[in-house]
Amino acid sequence: MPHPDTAERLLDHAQSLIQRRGYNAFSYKDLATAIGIRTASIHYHFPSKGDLGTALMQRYHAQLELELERIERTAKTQQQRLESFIKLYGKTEKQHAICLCGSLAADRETLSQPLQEAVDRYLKRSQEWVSQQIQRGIASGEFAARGEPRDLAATLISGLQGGLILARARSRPMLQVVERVFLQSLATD
Amino acid sequence: MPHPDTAERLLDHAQSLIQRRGYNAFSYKDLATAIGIRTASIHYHFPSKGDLGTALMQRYHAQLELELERIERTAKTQQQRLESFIKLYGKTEKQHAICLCGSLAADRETLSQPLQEAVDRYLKRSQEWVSQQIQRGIASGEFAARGEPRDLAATLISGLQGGLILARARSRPMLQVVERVFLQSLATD
DNA sequence: GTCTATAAACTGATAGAC
DNA sequence: GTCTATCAGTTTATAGAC
Repeated sequence: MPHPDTAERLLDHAQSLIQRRGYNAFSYKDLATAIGIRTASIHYHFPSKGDLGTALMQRYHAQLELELERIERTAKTQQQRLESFIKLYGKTEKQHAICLCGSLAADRETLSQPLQEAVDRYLKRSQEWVSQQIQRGIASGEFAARGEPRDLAATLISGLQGGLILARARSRPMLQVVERVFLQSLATD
Repeated sequence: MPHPDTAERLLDHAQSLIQRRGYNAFSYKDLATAIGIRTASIHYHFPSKGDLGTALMQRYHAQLELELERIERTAKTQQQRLESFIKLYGKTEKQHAICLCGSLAADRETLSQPLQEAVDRYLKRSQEWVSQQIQRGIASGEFAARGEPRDLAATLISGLQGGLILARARSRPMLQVVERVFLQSLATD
């Protein structure tokens, strides 16, 4: 079998298009052409575009949870965990893409309610995970407590989302810079 | 006269729609309905959608330059200047919108070349201005030199752009948080 | 400057055959 | 699961009258 099942391939292409062009700049026709079926066939897998978007965010979030588990399992220090988290965004930067979530969040008012909520949950979860890692680092003395962990976490997520947007517009890597500045603000000196 | 000229009104509505819904989610029909003319009439003012977008970025950038001049004229300390700069984004946050530039940058691959370049110039200019304020603050001893001014500036712009996206998705203010964390990283302690 | 009229292409979506 | 056929609505855009 040269290909995974059609639904997965549709999600793959849809995700790539949204991360490069935005939610309202891809169509069923784009997907149909890309994988070699007709637009009507896509409706068998995803009755509406909103359904496709929701399925996409569900998959994206599930992948995040797997990565977070892996990071908690493999990284030893809290700093390593944050670095591993930031590396997740690094893949996207190399593809000259932005976060699926950031792209959808930018077009927020055009999304169906369930899709909006899926985006919100992803960002909330990301922030809470980062916040927890910072808390632990402060508790163990690895990090300095220069602010509320949840505020620092929100600032990091913002920096990463915005960093991907800037990196592509300015044609130069941003995540390394964001990482350095952020970790410095946690350093014990 | 109850209204400014039609071209300006078209730009006003287009900007609002792009900042709330994204570049590919507004149409000439939306604008026509909003200001009470026909779609064909819009082409008199802006032959193509790309032309409208470019004119919009030109106006947006010109407004930025005016604001930067005002800030340099009125704010005394470098910290006050940075705070005033961040306040420019605060207006957008209150409207539950994102930066025009950030919205366009998110849909980057669908933009005409001139429009892409206009977006890039705006972000570059913003970063360079912030970088210069940080440099001055370091030179005068107002700020601690904990990193390259251009990196710190890029991090702030990223945080602001991403902060607007997060604020809307999470339904809570982000810019105040981003400001606090950022200024702390410049503090002399 | 704005209108009517019109165009060609695209949009997400449905019905029903295979 | 995928197809053909078809839909109604939308999109950006042009020609030419007023």
